[in-house]
Amino acid sequence: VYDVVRRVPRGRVTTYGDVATLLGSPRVARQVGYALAALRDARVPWQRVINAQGAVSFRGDVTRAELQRRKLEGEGVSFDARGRVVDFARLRFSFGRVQHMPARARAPRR
DNA sequence: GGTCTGACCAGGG
DNA sequence: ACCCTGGCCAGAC
Repeated sequence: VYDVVRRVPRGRVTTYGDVATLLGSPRVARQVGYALAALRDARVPWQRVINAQGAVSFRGDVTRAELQRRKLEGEGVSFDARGRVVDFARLRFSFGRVQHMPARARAPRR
Protein backbone atom coordinates (compact mmCIF):
# COMPACT_ATOMS: atom_id res chain seq x y z
CA VAL A 1 0.00 0.00 0.00
CA TYR A 2 2.70 2.44 1.00
CA ASP A 3 4.70 1.82 -2.15
CA VAL A 4 1.68 2.47 -4.34
CA VAL A 5 0.72 5.63 -2.49
CA ARG A 6 4.22 6.96 -2.83
CA ARG A 7 3.80 6.87 -6.59
CA VAL A 8 1.04 9.49 -6.50
CA PRO A 9 2.53 12.81 -7.57
CA ARG A 10 2.14 16.05 -5.68
CA GLY A 11 -1.06 17.82 -6.60
CA ARG A 12 -2.79 14.61 -7.72
CA VAL A 13 -5.07 12.27 -5.77
CA THR A 14 -6.13 8.64 -5.79
CA THR A 15 -8.81 6.60 -4.06
CA TYR A 16 -8.73 3.73 -1.59
CA GLY A 17 -10.39 1.57 -4.22
CA ASP A 18 -7.89 2.44 -6.92
CA VAL A 19 -4.99 1.54 -4.65
CA ALA A 20 -6.64 -1.76 -3.78
CA THR A 21 -7.33 -2.50 -7.43
CA LEU A 22 -3.79 -1.72 -8.39
CA LEU A 23 -2.61 -4.14 -5.73
CA GLY A 24 -4.71 -6.83 -7.36
CA SER A 25 -7.46 -6.96 -4.73
CA PRO A 26 -10.28 -4.66 -5.86
CA ARG A 27 -12.43 -5.30 -2.82
CA VAL A 28 -10.04 -4.38 -0.03
CA ALA A 29 -10.46 -0.62 -0.13
CA ARG A 30 -11.21 -0.55 3.59
CA GLN A 31 -8.00 -2.34 4.40
CA VAL A 32 -6.12 0.32 2.45
CA GLY A 33 -7.65 2.83 4.84
CA TYR A 34 -6.52 0.79 7.83
CA ALA A 35 -3.00 0.61 6.49
CA LEU A 36 -2.94 4.39 6.21
CA ALA A 37 -4.40 4.79 9.68
CA ALA A 38 -1.48 2.77 11.02
CA LEU A 39 1.02 4.68 8.94
CA ARG A 40 4.10 5.96 10.72
CA ASP A 41 6.35 6.58 7.74
CA ALA A 42 6.49 10.29 6.97
CA ARG A 43 7.66 9.64 3.42
CA VAL A 44 4.25 8.35 2.39
CA PRO A 45 1.91 11.07 1.04
CA TRP A 46 -1.20 9.63 2.68
CA GLN A 47 -3.12 12.88 2.19
CA ARG A 48 -3.43 12.10 -1.51
CA VAL A 49 -5.72 9.15 -0.85
CA ILE A 50 -9.39 10.11 -0.71
CA ASN A 51 -12.65 8.26 -1.24
CA ALA A 52 -14.37 7.42 -4.51
CA GLN A 53 -16.73 10.37 -4.16
CA GLY A 54 -13.77 12.68 -4.42
CA ALA A 55 -13.91 13.81 -0.81
CA VAL A 56 -11.79 13.40 2.30
CA SER A 57 -13.08 10.56 4.47
CA PHE A 58 -13.54 11.48 8.07
CA ARG A 59 -14.87 8.45 9.88
CA GLY A 60 -12.97 8.60 13.08
CA ASP A 61 -10.62 11.48 13.63
CA VAL A 62 -11.97 14.77 12.32
CA THR A 63 -8.68 16.44 13.17
CA ARG A 64 -6.89 14.18 10.75
CA ALA A 65 -9.40 14.99 8.02
CA GLU A 66 -8.84 18.71 8.44
CA LEU A 67 -5.09 18.24 8.32
CA GLN A 68 -5.49 16.17 5.18
CA ARG A 69 -7.50 18.88 3.51
CA ARG A 70 -4.97 21.56 4.43
CA LYS A 71 -2.12 19.46 3.15
CA LEU A 72 -3.87 18.94 -0.17
CA GLU A 73 -4.71 22.60 -0.48
CA GLY A 74 -1.05 23.26 0.10
CA GLU A 75 -0.35 21.18 -3.01
CA GLY A 76 -2.80 23.15 -5.08
CA VAL A 77 -5.81 20.87 -4.72
CA SER A 78 -8.97 22.85 -4.02
CA PHE A 79 -12.36 21.84 -2.66
CA ASP A 80 -15.89 22.94 -3.45
CA ALA A 81 -18.56 23.88 -0.93
CA ARG A 82 -19.54 20.24 -0.45
CA GLY A 83 -16.01 19.17 0.34
CA ARG A 84 -15.39 17.54 -3.02
CA VAL A 85 -12.09 17.97 -4.81
CA VAL A 86 -12.50 20.42 -7.67
CA ASP A 87 -11.85 18.66 -10.98
CA PHE A 88 -11.56 15.32 -9.21
CA ALA A 89 -11.88 13.33 -12.44
CA ARG A 90 -8.86 15.05 -13.87
CA LEU A 91 -6.71 15.07 -10.74
CA ARG A 92 -7.35 11.39 -10.08
CA PHE A 93 -4.05 9.72 -10.80
CA SER A 94 -4.17 6.77 -13.17
CA PHE A 95 -0.99 4.88 -12.29
CA GLY A 96 -0.73 4.22 -15.97
CA ARG A 97 -3.86 2.11 -16.16
CA VAL A 98 -6.18 1.32 -13.29
CA GLN A 99 -8.82 -1.20 -14.22
CA HIS A 100 -12.38 -0.42 -13.33
CA MET A 101 -13.52 -2.07 -10.14
CA PRO A 102 -15.66 -5.17 -10.79
CA ALA A 103 -18.07 -4.63 -7.93
CA ARG A 104 -19.64 -8.04 -7.84
CA ALA A 105 -17.09 -10.33 -9.37
CA ARG A 106 -15.91 -12.20 -6.33
CA ALA A 107 -12.66 -14.07 -6.38
CA PRO A 108 -12.98 -17.81 -5.77
CA ARG A 109 -13.28 -18.78 -2.13
CA ARG A 110 -10.51 -20.71 -0.58
C1' DG B 1 -16.64 -20.68 15.42
C1' DG B 2 -19.69 -16.02 15.89
C1' DT B 3 -19.93 -10.91 16.17
C1' DC B 4 -18.62 -6.27 15.65
C1' DT B 5 -16.13 -2.59 13.63
C1' DG B 6 -14.43 0.40 10.22
C1' DA B 7 -9.48 6.64 6.43
C1' DC B 8 -14.76 1.89 1.57
C1' DC B 9 -17.83 1.19 -2.75
C1' DA B 10 -21.57 0.81 -6.39
C1' DG B 11 -26.20 0.62 -7.46
C1' DG B 12 -30.91 1.86 -7.11
C1' DG B 13 -34.48 5.00 -6.04
C1' DA C 1 -26.86 14.69 -8.03
C1' DC C 2 -28.10 13.08 -3.22
C1' DC C 3 -29.13 9.41 0.16
C1' DC C 4 -29.59 4.71 1.62
C1' DT C 5 -28.71 0.04 1.47
C1' DG C 6 -26.40 -4.02 1.09
C1' DG C 7 -22.05 -5.99 0.22
C1' DC C 8 -17.01 -6.53 1.32
C1' DC C 9 -12.98 -8.07 3.92
C1' DA C 10 -9.48 -8.43 7.63
C1' DG C 11 -8.51 -7.95 12.39
C1' DA C 12 -9.83 -7.94 17.24
C1' DC C 13 -12.40 -9.84 20.77
